[in-house]
Amino acid sequence: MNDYIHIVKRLTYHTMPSTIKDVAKKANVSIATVSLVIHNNKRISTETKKKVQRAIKELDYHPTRSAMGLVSRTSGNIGFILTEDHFSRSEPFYTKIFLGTEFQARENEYYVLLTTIPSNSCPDSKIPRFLLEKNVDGIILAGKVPPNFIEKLKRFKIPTVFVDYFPNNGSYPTVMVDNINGGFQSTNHLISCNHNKIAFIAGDIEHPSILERFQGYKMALEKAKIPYEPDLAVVDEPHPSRECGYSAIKKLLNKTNDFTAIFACNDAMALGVLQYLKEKGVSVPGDKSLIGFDDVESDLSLDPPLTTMKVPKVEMGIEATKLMLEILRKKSNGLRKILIPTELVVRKSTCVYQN
Amino acid sequence: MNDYIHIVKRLTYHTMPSTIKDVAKKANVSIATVSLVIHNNKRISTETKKKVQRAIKELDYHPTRSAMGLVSRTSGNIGFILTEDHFSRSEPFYTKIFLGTEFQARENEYYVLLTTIPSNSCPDSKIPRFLLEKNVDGIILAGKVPPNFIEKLKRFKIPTVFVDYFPNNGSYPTVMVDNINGGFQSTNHLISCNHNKIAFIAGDIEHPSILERFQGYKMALEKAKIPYEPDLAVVDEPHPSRECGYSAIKKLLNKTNDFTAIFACNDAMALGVLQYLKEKGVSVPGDKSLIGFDDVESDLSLDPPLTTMKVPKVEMGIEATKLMLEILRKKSNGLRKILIPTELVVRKSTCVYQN
DNA sequence: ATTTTGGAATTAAACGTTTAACCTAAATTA
DNA sequence: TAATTTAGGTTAAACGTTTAATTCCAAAAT
Repeated sequence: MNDYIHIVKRLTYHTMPSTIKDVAKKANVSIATVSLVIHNNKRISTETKKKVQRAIKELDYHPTRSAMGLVSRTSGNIGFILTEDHFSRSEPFYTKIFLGTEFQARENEYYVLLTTIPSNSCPDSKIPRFLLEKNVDGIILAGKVPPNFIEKLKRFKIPTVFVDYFPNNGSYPTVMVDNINGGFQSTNHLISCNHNKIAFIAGDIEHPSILERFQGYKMALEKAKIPYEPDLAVVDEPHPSRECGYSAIKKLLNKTNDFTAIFACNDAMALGVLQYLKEKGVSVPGDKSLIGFDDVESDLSLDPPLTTMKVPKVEMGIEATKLMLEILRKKSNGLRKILIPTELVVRKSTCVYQN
Repeated sequence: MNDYIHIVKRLTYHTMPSTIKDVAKKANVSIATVSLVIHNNKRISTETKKKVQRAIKELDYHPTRSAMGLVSRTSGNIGFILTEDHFSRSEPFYTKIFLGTEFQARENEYYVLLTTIPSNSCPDSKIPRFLLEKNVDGIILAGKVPPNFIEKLKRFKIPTVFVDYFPNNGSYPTVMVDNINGGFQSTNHLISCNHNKIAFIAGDIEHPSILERFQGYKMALEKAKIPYEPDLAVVDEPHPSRECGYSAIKKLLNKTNDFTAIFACNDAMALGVLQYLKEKGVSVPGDKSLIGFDDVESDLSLDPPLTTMKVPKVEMGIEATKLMLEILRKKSNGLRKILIPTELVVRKSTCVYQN
């Protein structure tokens, strides 16, 4: 009978994941010592350290997250929050950002918990569960979030980083696309291809990012001493979508044909532009050069493949997480705004203008 | 002095997140009672229940995840694992599956932790940290994973669900695409468009999913009493990629032009096919109808937009998670294989054949 | 010879829950 | 009436860590 119990115990012992107690017993030290070794506290002599480390290895011991979390009041997680409609409307974009944070976090022993919140600032907007349960050490807010949500967040006093958006009251650690320079470079590319009648097409011109691209466009013109012609800028479309791109170029062509290149404020609009031009038998880049902005999935499978300004989405996630890590590790308060440079990707929709 | 302390205490009290003790004190019951109320144990009278619930609300109390986790030995998390190169090569595909699991998990009060593992079955492949730290209650394996990794996983005795792949030894809860039926339906669509000379183009024909689509193709032919012509099936390309699609159709056309429709085993290959046909001035769908498989991002921006069999990726993630929840909630052992039906999406690359 | 110092490890409390075991008084049963 | 059950709680241990406070002991300083 005693033997039986003994065997059962041994089996259990070998099969169950081991705890710090097991290690302590095996190494003939207290559990405190084991803990100190794990966090390589210098108060431990080299030989006990060795002893403990051997026991840890032999038992294949790993501290349990909940136990660590309970006493150290950290979760080892970072929360990633975006609104429902950013998620559904611009899924590929924000997914890439998410993947960036995910990657960088994992590299640094953190996991990322994703959640969405309602977009309309309804007053009953729930606080994400991971915050209430103290299951994240910091949060990254991606894209525009309702101001009242940000307000509610304050009472949690939790490290917060914004990416691709930031509230205009208060100052926060932030990662943004360098849209101005991106717009500048896009336009410059066209100018360097000998174009000097360049149209600009945008939707939702109120949106900071779009406005900045517009600004970059004007700056490039100015620098090249090309007069800015308001007639060549169609900025009254409601959304930066394919459909609006289609109707924008339609409007433009009905007014004037006196331009040789088009800068669409994003790829979606460029797609619409391309479609209309094709329908009208206007050759791209033969008759009109076309450049987009974002570099989304489908740019390569277009005919012609779209020249565009690549927005390094994954990079943005990575940078946001770096900022977060800085704060979590108390290296700094992270209070700065990082501008991620865009990158010109020349494909087949732009070419040198021969006049 | 006492007053001062009193004030400090009150402030602290109001500012710190409250614990179960605070609730107990406020409601004049033991903490056990509070816990029982939370899990609405029937041994608690309606009035104490009310009392406690009021206190909970007033203090805005929420149980702390780590504490719950420590004692209940659950984490409230589900692990999502895929190999590094699935992640980089087929990112949009697996990302969608991930988003599906994420969504379904969140709906059910779980969070998903994502991680990748090396693809080559290198013997030193690390066990993901979330497993060692007991930070997940179950894991979902997406796409092909190294057999030796699966072997290593066994000792954790953790609920496991496979999605878009399953090992052929042993039986597991699994979610797969119904590729056979998908291949059948694709081919059928072409047949119902009056085609009876239908080419099949594939890469990596050893891959179970591809093979099944091929099988579906043959079944449809057989059912329609169209003889299967091996010459019309190009299945020796190494990868189901755009480049291989290009070279496959090239090879085929050098052999024969006696077909009016093409079933490409996936959209990537269809893209290559389309590109080659365009270059050769073959009209799609005028001269050749073309159908793909997967329904990826770019299908819509193609010219013509690609008719394809949609693989409901998000659905797959959702189903995998449902299976997982079933197991975690001990409703069943989840031991079954779920086949997700594909869905025909007719766009512009196929049309009725007039002979 | 006595006190100090410092190195190395231990003790024990604490983190915030859950839950088995227990208690008490009232209600039911024999 | 006495014994038993039931309803409605409470007590206390346990989960697996971290860490402040403490102890112990030998070496150094007085």
